Amino acid sequence: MATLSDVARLADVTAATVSNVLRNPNKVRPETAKRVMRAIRELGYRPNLNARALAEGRSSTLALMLSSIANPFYPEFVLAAERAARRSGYFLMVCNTDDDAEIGRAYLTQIAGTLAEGVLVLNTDIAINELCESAAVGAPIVLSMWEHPEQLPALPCVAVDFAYAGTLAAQHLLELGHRDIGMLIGDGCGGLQDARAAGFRTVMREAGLEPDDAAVREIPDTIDAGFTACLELMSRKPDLSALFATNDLLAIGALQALATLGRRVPEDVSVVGITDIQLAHQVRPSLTTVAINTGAIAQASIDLLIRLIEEPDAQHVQAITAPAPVLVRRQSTADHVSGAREARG
Amino acid sequence: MATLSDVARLADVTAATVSNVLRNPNKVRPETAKRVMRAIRELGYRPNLNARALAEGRSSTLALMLSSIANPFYPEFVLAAERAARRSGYFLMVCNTDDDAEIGRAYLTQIAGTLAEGVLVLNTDIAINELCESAAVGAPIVLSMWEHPEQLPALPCVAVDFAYAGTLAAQHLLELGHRDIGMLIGDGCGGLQDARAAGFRTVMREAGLEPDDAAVREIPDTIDAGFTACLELMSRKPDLSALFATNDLLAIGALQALATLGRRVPEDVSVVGITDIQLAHQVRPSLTTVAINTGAIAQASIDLLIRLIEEPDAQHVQAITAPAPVLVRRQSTADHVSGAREARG
DNA sequence: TTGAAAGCGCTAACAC
DNA sequence: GTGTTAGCGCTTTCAA
Repeated sequence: MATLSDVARLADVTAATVSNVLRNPNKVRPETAKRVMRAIRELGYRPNLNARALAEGRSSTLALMLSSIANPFYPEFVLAAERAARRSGYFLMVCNTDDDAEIGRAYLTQIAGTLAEGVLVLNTDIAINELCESAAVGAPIVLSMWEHPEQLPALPCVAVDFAYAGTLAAQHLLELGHRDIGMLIGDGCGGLQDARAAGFRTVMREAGLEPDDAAVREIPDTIDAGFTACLELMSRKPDLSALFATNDLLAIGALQALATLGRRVPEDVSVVGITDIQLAHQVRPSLTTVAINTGAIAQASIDLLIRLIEEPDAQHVQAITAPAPVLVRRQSTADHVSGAREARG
Repeated sequence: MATLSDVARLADVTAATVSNVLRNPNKVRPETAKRVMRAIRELGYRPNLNARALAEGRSSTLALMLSSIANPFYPEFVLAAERAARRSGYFLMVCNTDDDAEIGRAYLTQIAGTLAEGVLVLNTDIAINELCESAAVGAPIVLSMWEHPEQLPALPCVAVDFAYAGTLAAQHLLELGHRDIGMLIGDGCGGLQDARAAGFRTVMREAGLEPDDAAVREIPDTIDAGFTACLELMSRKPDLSALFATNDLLAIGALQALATLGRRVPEDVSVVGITDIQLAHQVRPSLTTVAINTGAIAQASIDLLIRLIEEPDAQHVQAITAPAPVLVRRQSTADHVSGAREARG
């Protein structure tokens, strides 16, 4: 690879001038610039970004830590995050911790503050206080997709009002006349999605409906787990007329299970999820869900991180709350039609 | 961030010694090492990887260029690629070109040879000869998931025998007694998936079946496109007893469409895809498909790239062929049961 | 076993 | 406008 001084030599100028041609073109005579550009092209010169980072004291790189990109939720987030980063002139390194806290720690200590100027953390197994320590010694850290707006972490974060999402799901099912509702509660590596469940339960209680623990399953956050749990739940409680899942993956698994069981959706059973991943509108019946607007969250998270990096002295907000979730009604929910058990309606 | 010399000062040694403690521990007296380690801990020192890269002349980073991580095929590839890279001591930068050749070019010229020591390219819109030019001036490039083993590019590549995959799909459907078979041919940004289609057609012809152009759709490589195309195809050619898709996404879209149409799978219509993405076993009915072993391909690709980087003078193989694809039989295919049109069987 | 010194490729004052 | 110089944080001979 050709270097700056190679170019300088060929163009018969000094390295500083070449650097200026690239970064402060107005500071150099057009004639000279032209000569330099020709040399650059001739040699196929590319600025060494490592050297530049070292000299400038900034790498223009951000890191995004997540448990496993194989979870269908993440790709959409990553895409939006990378766009946001790119728009602001940053690269984005995606770091899969592979559901292994050790790998996460290794990434953190290796790249935070050296390769990356800041890191965005999506639910991982690493404890908050570890993250704080890292942020103190190295680069700023932003927690994204924080599930508990009422209980903020000691780190800047982008919080999502998942309790409200659960609320919307509950209201929707109640309005449709459902009373016997099963729950699938996801357990990602960030912990149980209990804010979503709590929001749901609150609305149910306000409607005078006590939650039936036998109709609740706490399971890993995957389609397969949703499938299995739904199969089992419906055989145990065949009277359920609706299912609430804290996550679209679980809901989609449930959809598959109901099809397997010959229960029609939404005629026999309604299903509602949370998140609105791409798959939600691609399955049939398409999934009614509460959209959190993943793209907006990703962008807000990146923007917050960049602000932390570029204005380290400013008094910063500790938490941003993402736009309120919104119910997206599709094909998987419908009015409850009275069956044998509830002939009176 | 503390630097090497900060540590050196605190431990009352010189920077070289600190460096040795970290990289050649045997070269330094245990006693000194202990003192240095304490200073490192005390200051929360982390080696600046940019500086190290500059000094060593190697960044230990690989780049992976793909069109959009939102395509459900990629996450599995990325996960395996990152694991392989990590095992060999490399970081992996994932670069979404967002289906935009300009962004791809920008990434390539910016990071190849400077931030990244090599780049793995998955079907993008960038022309091969552009890639060659880049490889000539900068870092090695490996093409992964190459679809045409019989016609190799001027770049090292990992080829997948997709024609054979098509062959397997055709044989499977023929053995089940299917004769009227529709085709959904995907058109990713790397171009039409015609090797897969060609393999399929060859087997059909050998069986004396001439392909019916009216039963073929060339469409974008998405679930939605597969859905729409299948809807339209089945209304135009209701006698089709099976569908072959060059890609699982299309096949899954077709599955949804058939459900919508009230056509049972596999009783009325069989469906077979290619790739075996995760979703293939998560949908119901689960998808019969030809598995290409994405993980193995990703790993082989990374390994080849690393070999190219670390042994630049060696005489290198220009192409690796991935393990042969394998039929994975699931629920979406079954014997053809004679209908009205083919009462004789 | 440790230190001194040069250099990786670039940027940014500052001087000419 | 352009060149000179120093320095970013690290590794790596080579001496001591």
